[in-house]
Amino acid sequence: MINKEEYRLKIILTASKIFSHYGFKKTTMDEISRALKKGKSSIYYYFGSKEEIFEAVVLYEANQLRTQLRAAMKEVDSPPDKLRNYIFVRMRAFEKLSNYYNAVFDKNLDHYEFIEKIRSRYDREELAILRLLVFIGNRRGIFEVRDSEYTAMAIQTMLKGMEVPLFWRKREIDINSRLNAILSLIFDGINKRP
Amino acid sequence: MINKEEYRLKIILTASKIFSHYGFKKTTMDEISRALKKGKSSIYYYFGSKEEIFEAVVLYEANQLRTQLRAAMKEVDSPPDKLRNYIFVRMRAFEKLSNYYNAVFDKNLDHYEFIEKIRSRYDREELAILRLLVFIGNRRGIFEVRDSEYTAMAIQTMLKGMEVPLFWRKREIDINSRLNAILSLIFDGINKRP
DNA sequence: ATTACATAGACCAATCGGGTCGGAAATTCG
DNA sequence: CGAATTTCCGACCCGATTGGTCTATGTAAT
Repeated sequence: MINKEEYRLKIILTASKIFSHYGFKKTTMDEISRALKKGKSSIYYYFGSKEEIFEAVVLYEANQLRTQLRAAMKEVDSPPDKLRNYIFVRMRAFEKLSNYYNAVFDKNLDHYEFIEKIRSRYDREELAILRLLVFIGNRRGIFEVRDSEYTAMAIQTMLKGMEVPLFWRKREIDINSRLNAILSLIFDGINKRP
Repeated sequence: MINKEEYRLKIILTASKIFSHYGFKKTTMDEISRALKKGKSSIYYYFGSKEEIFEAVVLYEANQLRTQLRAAMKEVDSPPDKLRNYIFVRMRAFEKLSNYYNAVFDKNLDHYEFIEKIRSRYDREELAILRLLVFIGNRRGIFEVRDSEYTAMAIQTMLKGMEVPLFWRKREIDINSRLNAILSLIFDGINKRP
């Protein structure tokens, strides 16, 4: 509480829980302030609006995801393993984020751009990771692709494709099986064939 | 849809899902009707109010619970086992119901009586079951209690006591350990000592 | 055609909820 | 200590939301 920034984080952490449970719209500022044991107007001292809090929460979660991804990739060495881990963690984490997305898309398409704004930054980052991965795998003779850039983009497209049903339908089918299917597809199409 | 009663059930089932997720207050009639793919006003043809739906849902869940309890008790024969199963199932089921309770107590104590009204009916029923259980155990020489009635009431009080933290704090500590503690307490206080 | 059932769109009144404002505490500084 | 600054909040505003109504329309049965 000493530091203003610290308290912002506390708000983010608290709001995150409520948002992930009730979604953006159904979460009230009153609830957040109640959970913080502060007056509602006090929160406006730290954040300009409810949306600003939401944005900070999503940003925070995204950073968390990045950290997890880095760790998961460091865990293994070979490019295929790295890719596998990457996709796994990414999908798992997205289950959580999907709550927020769900909330935003709750009959309120207005916020689409706002989410997209946050995402585009991470899309670029992700693309770089994938590109490097493919490139290295290629150089090591494990993969065999003509253009790392476009292959990375293709993989990313697939990944994005996997997200969609996550926030339209709730766990329609087992995620694992989809995951493995995607993985085997990527690898079978990417692995050097003897 | 042929039968009016059937459609009421469909509404109950649908509303149940939404209520259990968002709670009473945060669930809107619009949502329910949207989930049913019907106009909002159509629902009022089957139910008089949102509260009436909620009441029906809670009633329905309570009946489900009763069925589960019967089954669990039929599973075993000895009174201690029956009691153990009874408490186990009851607590487990209450985790689900707690959502509703949570919702109602959400800074809106007005509805307390309404919930209590539904519960009192089941309280009496529960008491009868417990009384019989204690009585039989007693007669078989497994338990040793003076008054079945009051012992049953005491057990029921304990059970109620276990519910409270369920909807004040979310799973504050592991439920199982509390459960076992309660069970061992009841038995050690009730079992015939040699 | 008439009746009874079933549905929904438009509408209403009340409440809700995000956000503001002025000022009170609390804390820091001089 | 007092003044300045930071932090907090009760009360209020006002547009949006929402539970609920009313009337009109469709439709199946008699």
